[in-house]
Formats: sequence, C-alpha cells, structure tokens
Amino acid sequence: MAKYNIYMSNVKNGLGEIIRQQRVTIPLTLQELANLAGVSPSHLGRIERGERFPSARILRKIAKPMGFEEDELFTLAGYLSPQSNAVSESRASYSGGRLDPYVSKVLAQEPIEVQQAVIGILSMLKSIAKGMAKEGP
Amino acid sequence: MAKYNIYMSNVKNGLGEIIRQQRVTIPLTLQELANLAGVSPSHLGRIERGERFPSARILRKIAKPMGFEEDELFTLAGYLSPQSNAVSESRASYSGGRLDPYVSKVLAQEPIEVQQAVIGILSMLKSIAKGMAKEGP
DNA sequence: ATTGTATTTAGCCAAATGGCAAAAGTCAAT
DNA sequence: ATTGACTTTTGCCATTTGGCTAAATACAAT
Repeated sequence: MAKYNIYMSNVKNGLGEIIRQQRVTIPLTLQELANLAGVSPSHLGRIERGERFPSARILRKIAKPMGFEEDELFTLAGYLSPQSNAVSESRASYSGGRLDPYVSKVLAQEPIEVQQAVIGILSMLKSIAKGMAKEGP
Repeated sequence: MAKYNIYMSNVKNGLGEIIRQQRVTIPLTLQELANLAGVSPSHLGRIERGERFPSARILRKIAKPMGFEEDELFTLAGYLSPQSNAVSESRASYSGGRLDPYVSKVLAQEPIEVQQAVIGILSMLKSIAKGMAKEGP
C-alpha cells in the first residue's frame, strides 16, 4: 500500500495523469523532461503518479518543455483575474500577453475546431484591416 | 531584509502579485479567503508577497473562492495538452470544456477589446447558424 | 535465456512548505 | 491620545517536498 494515500483516495489524481499523458504523447522520457525542466526525474515520476504535489515553482519549470512559454502555464494569472487589473491599466487596452478569463471561459465551451476557426477568422480580419489601413480610412 | 529572497530577487513575483490583486478587488481579507479556501491566512500572505511557493494542492483550494469552478484553475490541464488527448477522443471534437492552447496563445497576444470582440462575433455567428438550421441546410 | 541499455521507482534526508499562535500594524470611534 | 476591532506579518516547528543515489523494471538485440 502506498504511503501518501490521503489525497490519492478519491481525488482520482487529475493533474498527474494529465502531465504523464502529455509527456508520453510528446514524447519524452522522465529523464528528458527532467533535464529540460531542471527537475529531478524521480520527483516528476512521483508527481505523475500522484504521490507528490508539485509547487508552483515546479509547475513553472515543467510548463515550457511541455510546450509553452515561460509562465504561460500560469496564464492562470489571466485566469485568476476575471474583471480586475488587466483592463484597468493605464494603457487601457494592451492585454499584457494574457487572455481575458471571460473570453477564455466562453471559448472553452466550444469544440476545438470552432476555437481554431475563430482565430482563423481573426487573422483574416486583421489582414483585411491592414490592407485598409494602407489605403487610408 | 526579508528572509526568503532567493526567488524574490529578479523574478518579480508574478503569481503572488496577481493573487493579491485579485483578492483585493473581490474584495476579501486574507482571513476570509483563508476560511473559504481552507488554508491558513499567514500562508496565503506569504504566498502573495512571494515568500512561499504554493503547491498545486493549495492552488486548487484557492481557485474556487477566487471565482472559479473546482479545478478550472487547472484548465491548465487543457493548457498542458496541445495536440494530444482532447482532440483524439472518440467523440472527435468536443473540447471537454478546455481551451486549445494554441488558440489561447494567439488570442492572448491581442488587446482585451479584440479578445472580447472575437467572442462577440462568435456568438453572432452561432445565432445566425441557429437560424439557418431552423430553415434547413 | 542472457546480457546490455534505457526508463521508472524507491530510500534517504536536506530544504521548503504550511499551520498555529502571538506580535505588529491599521484605522475608526470615542 | 487611547481603546478596540480588524487585518497582516512574524516565529516557531511538524509535515511535506524535491534532489541524489541506488535498486527495480522494461525491452531490445544477440
């Protein structure tokens, strides 16, 4: 019987499973990911099978090798801030590289293809707008 | 001088600042959030000023009182899985309530208003599509 | 089957987390 | 100014994390 089963019991260990699934489909070995992330492979292994709860620091470290920019995993950040800061900055509109949480929530409801179609449309609109700007308003 | 400044030095403590900002704009006191989340206020305080790195377990706990469903904060999950499982499920296209990370990345580059305009357009398109479906293909 | 190599898991323990209780600020009302 | 109620920070320390090393386990190739 495992030692730290307090949390393993009914929690179904979502995060660990997801990380492992992601790592395997990349694909990477524990050691490779460990090197890329600067974390020990044994610790990663234990995280994946739910025997450890990684700190935010560790999550940060593994985010990039898993396919994301520095703390994009903590777009959380954006996620954590429904109405507050991002919009109320001095330069009123720059997103600071974060995704508005409401936008995110709505989009997440849609099928993947729709999500991707949306940004396809966006890029078309932008290119059109660019063309218009060249001609003048 | 603070004691645990190893990480405070050049990291600019993104996560802590964001959490505090979010908490204050809700608004909640440390104690209130602590009660709601089932975490000690002192620990929360230290997290906010970057003296501690919260574990994933703690992040989960504070996510809901900050305004999100159970582990929505760990839409991370969705975030962590660029091409793998979400799409390759049997029901080919349902997003599972997660946001495609590429989509997220692209959108996050845009100003907040653009992000919101995008979902505005999406909802228009959907309502149009709905109307068309009623008439027949 | 056996050897060799790559990958994962377990043992150990220094270092960090996270809770509790007490101290230090804050601030309004008297 | 002082009291009082409320919020944040600090000191302390049991528990947990996370790295290092060694032991299992998996898996080819011979």
